[in-house]
Amino acid sequence: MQIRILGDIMAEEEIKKISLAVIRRLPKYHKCLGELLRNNVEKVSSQELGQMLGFTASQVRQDLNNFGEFGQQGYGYNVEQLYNEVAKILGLHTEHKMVIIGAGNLGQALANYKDFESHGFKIIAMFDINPRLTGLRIHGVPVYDLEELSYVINENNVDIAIIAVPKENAQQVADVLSGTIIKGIWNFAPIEIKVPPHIMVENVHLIDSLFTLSYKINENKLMERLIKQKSKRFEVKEKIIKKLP
Amino acid sequence: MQIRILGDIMAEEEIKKISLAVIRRLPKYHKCLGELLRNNVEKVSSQELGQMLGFTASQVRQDLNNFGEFGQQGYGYNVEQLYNEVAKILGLHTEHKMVIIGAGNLGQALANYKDFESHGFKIIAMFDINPRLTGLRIHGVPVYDLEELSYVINENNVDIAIIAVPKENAQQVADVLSGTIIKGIWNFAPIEIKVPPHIMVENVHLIDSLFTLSYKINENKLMERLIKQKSKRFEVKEKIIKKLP
DNA sequence: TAGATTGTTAATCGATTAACAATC
DNA sequence: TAGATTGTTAATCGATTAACAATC
Repeated sequence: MQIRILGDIMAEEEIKKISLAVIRRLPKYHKCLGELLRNNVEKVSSQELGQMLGFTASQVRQDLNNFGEFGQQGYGYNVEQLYNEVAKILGLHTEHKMVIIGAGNLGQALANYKDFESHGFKIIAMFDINPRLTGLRIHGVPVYDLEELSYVINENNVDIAIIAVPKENAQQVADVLSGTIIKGIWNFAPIEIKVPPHIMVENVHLIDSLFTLSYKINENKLMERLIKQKSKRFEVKEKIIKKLP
Repeated sequence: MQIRILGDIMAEEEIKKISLAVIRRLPKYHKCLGELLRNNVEKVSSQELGQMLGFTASQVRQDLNNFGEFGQQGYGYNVEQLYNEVAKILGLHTEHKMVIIGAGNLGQALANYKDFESHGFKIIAMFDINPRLTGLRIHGVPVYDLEELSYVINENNVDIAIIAVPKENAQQVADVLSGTIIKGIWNFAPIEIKVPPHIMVENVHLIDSLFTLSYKINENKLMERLIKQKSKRFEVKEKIIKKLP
């Protein structure tokens, strides 16, 4: 009986969701391990791996232990094994078929990105409403009319759709995608699209990223001004306090 | 004397750095306030603003109070005023001149992004080593030989450089940029570039983003497997425990 | 075996949320 | 004035770091 209860507790504990912070570090591990592997490095300690990535050894061990026990006391981690485990965690063990909606500059640029295919993400089609584009092949990828989106996705077991249309049309496209077998949307339109909960969304909001850079550039000046302002306010308060008793 | 000490303490407190989490929310506030402004909404409460963005009212107030006291008790925030304040915080009150290094598909796509210019980020030049591109104008932006990079930046008061070259050449470009008056680098190459500390860097690592999406798609299956694994391990431990006294 | 390094628990740190006095 | 909502302090929650027993 005691054991049943313990089991239930464990199951509950296990279901605790992995935090996005951890997830976003996984690609870094994957890349670093890939480089070590290519350099024929056989083993790596949490200490070393952390050093290369700017993480603490503790964090590396905590991160990895969310997914299993991949290391060996007194030895460290086998690079090849860990690389494969991380790849599996990231879902890179299966091929992914992708389509791009929007064959404009961004869509074309993405269609030409060699890195995707080399990691098992294959772009099989693009879609556009512009009749001057449909029928063409861009970087080897056929461009279809948007009308055919659902059909092509469902026929070809496409699991990822890339939204590269203007923000005005993004939700419309998302709605069509919601009726297909798609599992994830990589959204480059600067809006928050609404989709059913079984479809995962990852946003690339470039303008947000640029604004963040702008903030960083501006930060020093901003803080100087802020301190001046606050100390002025502080002086005023001082005066008020002095006038009391 | 008492007051001097208090002042010092305050100054110290103020210098505490704003966390990246806060900074990355600022563009969201900016966008939302911009929409409200366009809809002629005059005032907004932290409650309402939070609701629209999926933040708590508390978080909205905490975030904004990092930078000043923009609201009014019993009223809320004036939309126009707050919009302008957030814009100032993000450094959008001054024009930014940008150059793109790498006139390939990505560089061209970025050169054609209307959103940048409409927010005060003006792309004045592109650079490439390909002699078939240099001398051309792409989406109205002149393409120069990479040799001229430093000169053009320094002559035109360019403050942001966009790296859109293959990863093999990214550090080289970053090194050249480090010798110019540039203040920030928006890096699209999938490596961590090294630059002097006065130059701010914002990375857009697309492959990391795609891998994160892949993880999300894969997560459910992954967790199921994980729970099975762990409960199996747990059963083994149970047996061992049972064998003891 | 001794040394190394893991997996994991405990302590610390930081960010988010709640509460409430101040005040418009 | 009464009601509303801020700015800010305190409580909570979650993520990171430290510590250490387990074990290769």
